[in-house]
Amino acid sequence: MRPMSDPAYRRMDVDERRAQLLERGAELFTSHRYDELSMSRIAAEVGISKALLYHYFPSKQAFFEETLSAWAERLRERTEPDPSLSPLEQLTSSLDAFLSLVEENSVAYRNLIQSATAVSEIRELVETVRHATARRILDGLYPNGATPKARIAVSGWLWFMDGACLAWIEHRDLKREELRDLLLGVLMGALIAAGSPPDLPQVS
Amino acid sequence: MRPMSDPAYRRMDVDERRAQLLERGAELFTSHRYDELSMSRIAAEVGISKALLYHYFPSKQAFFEETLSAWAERLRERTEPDPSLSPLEQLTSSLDAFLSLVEENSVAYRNLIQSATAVSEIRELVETVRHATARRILDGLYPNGATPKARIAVSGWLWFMDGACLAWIEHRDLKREELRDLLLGVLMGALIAAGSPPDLPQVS
DNA sequence: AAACTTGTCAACCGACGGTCAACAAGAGGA
DNA sequence: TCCTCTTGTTGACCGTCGGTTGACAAGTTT
Repeated sequence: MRPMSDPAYRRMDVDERRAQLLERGAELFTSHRYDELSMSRIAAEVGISKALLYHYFPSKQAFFEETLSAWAERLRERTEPDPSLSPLEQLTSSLDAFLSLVEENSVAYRNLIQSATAVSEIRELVETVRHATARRILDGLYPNGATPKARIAVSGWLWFMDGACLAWIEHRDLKREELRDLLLGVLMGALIAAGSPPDLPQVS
Repeated sequence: MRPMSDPAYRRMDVDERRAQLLERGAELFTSHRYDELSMSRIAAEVGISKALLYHYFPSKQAFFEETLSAWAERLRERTEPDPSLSPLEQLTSSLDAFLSLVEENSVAYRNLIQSATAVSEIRELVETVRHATARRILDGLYPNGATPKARIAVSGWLWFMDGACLAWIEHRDLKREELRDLLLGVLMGALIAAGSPPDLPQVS
């Protein structure tokens, strides 16, 4: 059937294979939406069988998450606030870091966000991140606790940010600093409208 | 096999059947998410075969859209602005109407929004609505044209509104008027932050 | 070279959205 | 009463999806 010198498949070390799958997976998931990629197609793209993919990862969702963990880690460390700064400065620099990351990887960002919002399992994950971010912001601005209005204002603002970022990378008719200032202004405006202006040095 | 007095199925008039499907479809789609409902299950729930469902509607998406068109129409007419009012008053009353509709049908609203973000076909539909709404608002506030920043501010604000509404109907710790004022304040804040405060009578 | 571990795959499963030829319910004419 | 014809209706099917399984084969050990 098959010449002996041409084995049916190439055997790889587990770690090596795993690394290969994660790397190719990251490429694929950042250039295509989650629901555009079937496990069969990913497997075919890598040159293995679908069953082998499932041997290394328990589900498509788990593969997606592991594939993105490096990316998520990069995001987390770049937006980690410097505790020596004031809350407002922390927010500004985190926001700046976030926006520049988005700007550098806009295609990947859009695909990730759309993948993330496109699948219900992933949506819960995003919801969790949003929740944690909201808490980080609220804790930073209101160490003594926030009102319900302020909470709604902040979580609404996070949606605003997603929408604005998507519009931004689509039209690209705004500089990053302008968008950052717009976002900051909106957050402040939202908190003022919520009747809970944060205790901050004046924003001139 | 089967007694003659017990026909295999009941034959219905086309319009009657269609109306039945739309009615039951509206019930199902407002009480479950889009991706939770398979066409087979809908058919079984109504008591017909899946093929018959496809005889009346060309696709699941089309069925979903037609099913919701009555709802969408209700929304449209209730938020139709009264042209005799000032732009700000138009916005206020439309917003009030929208929020009360959401309040009355909170489960349906949540399912719709979640369906909308969960399914790409539906997301495009919602995107279209958002776009149209943004244009309506921008045309009302800036008859002579709006800046890119103002456009981003408004479309971001629409995301804010959805996020805030979801948080609102989840926690219900805010009165509708409070949320309405918060939303209005945020919109104004966003437009001011965008450097394009609308030409309106002063908001005291 | 035989035994053993384990990386790998073809074949399969149930469920999905969607299609199609063919059956049968029921109205009209004889 | 029977026959016919229209058309509402269906069971069986397709390709693809995410996910599973039993068995083969590559590589290692003795």
